[in-house]
Amino acid sequence: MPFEQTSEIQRKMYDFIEKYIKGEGMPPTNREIGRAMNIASTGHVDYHLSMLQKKGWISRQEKKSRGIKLTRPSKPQGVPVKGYIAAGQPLDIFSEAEDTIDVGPSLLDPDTTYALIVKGRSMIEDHICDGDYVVIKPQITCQNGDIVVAVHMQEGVSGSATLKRFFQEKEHDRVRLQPANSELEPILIPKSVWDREWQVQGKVVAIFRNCGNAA
Amino acid sequence: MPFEQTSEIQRKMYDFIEKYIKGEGMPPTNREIGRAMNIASTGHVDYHLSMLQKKGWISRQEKKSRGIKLTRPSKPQGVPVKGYIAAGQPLDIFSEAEDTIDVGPSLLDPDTTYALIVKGRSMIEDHICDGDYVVIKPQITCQNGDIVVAVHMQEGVSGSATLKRFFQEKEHDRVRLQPANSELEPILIPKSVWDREWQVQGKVVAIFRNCGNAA
DNA sequence: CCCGTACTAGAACGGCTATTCGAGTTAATG
DNA sequence: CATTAACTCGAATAGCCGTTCTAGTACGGG
Repeated sequence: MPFEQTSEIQRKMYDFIEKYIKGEGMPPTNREIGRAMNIASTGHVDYHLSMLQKKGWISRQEKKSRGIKLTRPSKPQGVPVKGYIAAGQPLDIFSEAEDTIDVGPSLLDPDTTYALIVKGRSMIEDHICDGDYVVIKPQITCQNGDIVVAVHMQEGVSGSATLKRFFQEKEHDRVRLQPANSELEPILIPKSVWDREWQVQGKVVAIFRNCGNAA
Repeated sequence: MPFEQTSEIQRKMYDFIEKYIKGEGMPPTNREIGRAMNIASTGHVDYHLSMLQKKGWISRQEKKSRGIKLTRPSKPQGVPVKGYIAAGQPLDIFSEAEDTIDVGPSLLDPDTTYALIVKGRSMIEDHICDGDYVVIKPQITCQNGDIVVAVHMQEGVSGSATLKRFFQEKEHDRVRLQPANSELEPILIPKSVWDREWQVQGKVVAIFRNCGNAA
């Protein structure tokens, strides 16, 4: 195995630590690790922990009992729900935060990621429904086909935002904001106007739908 | 102060423990608590911890270093992903857990709630896609129209599960498991067979879709 | 004044913890 | 074969940890 230098046992050890923290609410002691992994010697555990530390998987606080921290915490964080996003006509830009939802570990940057509540059915054919939460990762660039939050800046006004698929149509020198609803027409914006008046605020990285919890 | 019997210092101690856990990722030791609160004696700390425990604020694991847990954790919990659920043909019953996803605070009972990964497109018209996570709240009863996990028990075999809308058709004395895909036929089960061979395992309370996080 | 409750200090104990050291194994490389 | 890297064990050490014990202070009621 001449490429990545983290052995099987170290990976398993990391997994155990991760699970232990999740289950017990605190990191395990070296001895507990050894017991769980059938390692007879505490020095042995220390050795592998040093390796994990050197490779950057964990950090340790010297001499402190249970002094292990995961450097890539998989802990998912809540993201704030910033308001509503129009999937139909551009809606007034989202109002203030009112709640948070929790998203999976695949979504990073809990500091900047946020969520919006979808209004309307214009993305229905992409199976994004009225009332769904869309999780937005802020970015100003995007690729063709991405589902994005597009903001229309109008003179001085704070702007209005809409949820659409983004397509750059070079042959027509324009941007197409495409709803996923055959009853609706795309928004076509000449490139010159786009640069002045529009901006991509972020792209959709996840969708969350609450189906009701009532008995 | 003749009403609630938790003294100032104990309240402060609880706050410190809460903050310490938040900051350090593990509970503090008794001595660390003492240092932080200007308490000279470890026995003294132990005394107040016993009080907190007796009053139900914390729980402790005997003799275990940092063995303090908050009994009213404010943190929302993740739910385990138990495997795959067929939205088309009934699939072998879900395999073992492999991951967890985190869901919003609106979903309670993190102990019993779990998630499944949808396979197939039979619920596509309800905007549940292949690869979506469905969050399941276990319950054996459900109402007409609920989207449920229906398990088919066959002699001795562990069973197979499928995701469908549930309808009790009294006029035909049968149960209809209705896919949300006009190309597919419902599963019709006479009431007598239903009771013997089928069981509702839970209903869908939320849906989560990961749209990819790539740049 | 006595008594109970709440709190504080200090010391001591046995067990647990992290860390280090010396020594050994295995497998791959040159 | 010698060397190296990765891994394993057992033992030892110094210090940390939870817990318990004795002793004390302050306060409020009876």
